[in-house]
Amino acid sequence: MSKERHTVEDVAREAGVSLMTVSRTMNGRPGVGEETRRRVLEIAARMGYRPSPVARGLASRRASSLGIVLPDLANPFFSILAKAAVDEARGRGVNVFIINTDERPSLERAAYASLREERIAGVVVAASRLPARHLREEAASFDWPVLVNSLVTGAGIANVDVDDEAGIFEAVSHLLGAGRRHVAFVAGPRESGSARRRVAGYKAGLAAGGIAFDPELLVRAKPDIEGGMRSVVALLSRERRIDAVIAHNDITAIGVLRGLEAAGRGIPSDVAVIGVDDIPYAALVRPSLSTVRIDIPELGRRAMAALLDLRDGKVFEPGPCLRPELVLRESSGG
Amino acid sequence: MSKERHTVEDVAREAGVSLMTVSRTMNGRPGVGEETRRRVLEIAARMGYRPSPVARGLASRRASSLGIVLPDLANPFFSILAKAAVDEARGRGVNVFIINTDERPSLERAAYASLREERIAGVVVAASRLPARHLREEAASFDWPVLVNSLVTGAGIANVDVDDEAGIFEAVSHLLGAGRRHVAFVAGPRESGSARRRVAGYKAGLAAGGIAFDPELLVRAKPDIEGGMRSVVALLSRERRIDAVIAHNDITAIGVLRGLEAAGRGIPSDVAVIGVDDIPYAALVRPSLSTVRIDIPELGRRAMAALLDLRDGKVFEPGPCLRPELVLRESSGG
DNA sequence: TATAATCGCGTTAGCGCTAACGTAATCCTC
DNA sequence: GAGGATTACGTTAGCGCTAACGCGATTATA
Repeated sequence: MSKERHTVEDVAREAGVSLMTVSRTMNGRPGVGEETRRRVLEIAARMGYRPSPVARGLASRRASSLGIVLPDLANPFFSILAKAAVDEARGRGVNVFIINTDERPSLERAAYASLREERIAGVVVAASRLPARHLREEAASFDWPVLVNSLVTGAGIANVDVDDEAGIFEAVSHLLGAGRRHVAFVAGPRESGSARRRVAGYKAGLAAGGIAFDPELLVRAKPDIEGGMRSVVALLSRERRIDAVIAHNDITAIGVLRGLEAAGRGIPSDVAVIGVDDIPYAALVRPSLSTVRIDIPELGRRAMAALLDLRDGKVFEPGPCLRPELVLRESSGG
Repeated sequence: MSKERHTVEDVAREAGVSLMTVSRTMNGRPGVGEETRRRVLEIAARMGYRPSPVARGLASRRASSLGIVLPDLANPFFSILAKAAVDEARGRGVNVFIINTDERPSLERAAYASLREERIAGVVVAASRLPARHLREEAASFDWPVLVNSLVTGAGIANVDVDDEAGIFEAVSHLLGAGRRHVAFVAGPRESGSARRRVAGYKAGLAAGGIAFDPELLVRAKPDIEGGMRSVVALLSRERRIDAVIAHNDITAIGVLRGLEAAGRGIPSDVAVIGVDDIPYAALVRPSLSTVRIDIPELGRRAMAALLDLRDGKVFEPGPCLRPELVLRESSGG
């Protein structure tokens, strides 16, 4: 009605009930009769009353907002993930703090500290860059931790995962089936769960194809375009016969594409390249990038849905891993 | 020291002063002697005391966090902008709520309501999609509104802008100079300040080149890849002789690229294409995209710096517009 | 029918901090 | 050297909400 902000007290007075009855009603908690509840709700709506999340956070020691922590907002994978997650939360009336850690473990820890100070009780942690021990510790400091693509599990931790290993396995198998014999792998950060699983898939794929794993063909790179470019230099200095590269993700793979071009290698004639994620730009770069497709919005939605369910006291059922899918484009000679 | 969370009271007791002296000290407010201040600070640090932003927000009616509102987090322009802005804020110890409005005015208004409920006093609004009247109203509801690329100005509003008009003017001039005669323009959302200024630059460029503005060659599109693709269909149905297209931004331009390919037009042989922003993928698509380059991180930093300065009581000096720069690549036949 | 359990609500006491005002001491100023 | 201004604190009263407990009335349980 008026422009003023109302408080519980206003509503209580208007409805002729106590503060707690209004509080209980607004929070959907038991202890209010059906008719009273309806009346309070109606009056609150009419007055335009909206509970103050700040006061609520202080009194209950628990903020209504949630958090999402991710390593690189400039990577479309994460920005699309975040967008989907935030949309899911908004659908349920919840605000989300997005925190970008810039791939730096120290900033990731600062992020958790900061979320705790804000009394945020639930977080989605996408692709943590923290060692398992530390991540488990940090996760335990929240009421509802949801870890996306992490190896850290445990009681009280919800995990939402992609079957990374299967995805890379398929990519390797495809390349070997197409006659490639020197398949290199540009791995992601050592502490990343996805990175580990993808490496495992790489090794498994090689083994299944009867090719011995050669440590010289495995390099680690910062997961961005720059890192991908640099990794090519490292790889070619070790083994000139490389005829295929699988990268940790698409932006790294795009860097690999550029690095190979700079080195004068033809794609896919000399070297095939496959990425992971299928960010929108994978289909648009030259040559178009073959990739292990992940349904990014679905992943974001699932993670946030898990978090919201936990918050609402529902039990979390892990559900099946998201299955990635090999998408063949020019870069693999598909 | 201990794992417990301390409160002002603990620190006050330890330092033998009152609550307010601690409060004033922690907020850097006057009214505390030099020596007392030092001692309180030292004790607080030793105890690991960190003021609760929630309690502070409630008591002072003003949250310590800030907000940034943007239309599409999946557009690299905005995710890079947000990343830079958030980095700038983190450097000064401030958390930021990122809110994605999905290009929908209704969600944008909901975003402001939500920020107000959280008692957030300062916002960076990037590329608002609200009509001027509404945006001005919303901006006025915050203590420190910073508008990026908006036409809305006024007392108490800080503006951080790109010289969009000059950028597009240069692009048009280049195309006309290269002999193109039917330069179309794919404009952004009607309410966007950038969109209007870019259209103005387009018309000015045509005029300067002695070409009459043809309304048939101006279409509006949702500023994403999909929108860009669709706009090509609309344009070609109106005027088959089009030999150049300038798009509102790079992702739209990338859509235009695909749309033209689908229509069997050669780029740049038949049609030249120029975008705006120079997102990282502009250089990587096929053909590589000519664009009006904007220093996105700088824009984000400036906006957040302006906001932080306002918050700290400094006066805001607009400073010069960010100058965009024409970057010629394959798509314009450069 | 006595007893307990439940329901529907109210009262009280904070959550951790700051705004606003109070006060005693010191400092000018003419 | 009286009166006003200034400095350096302290005290009080909330901010708007919820946890925890209280209490009478109704409904199961034995």
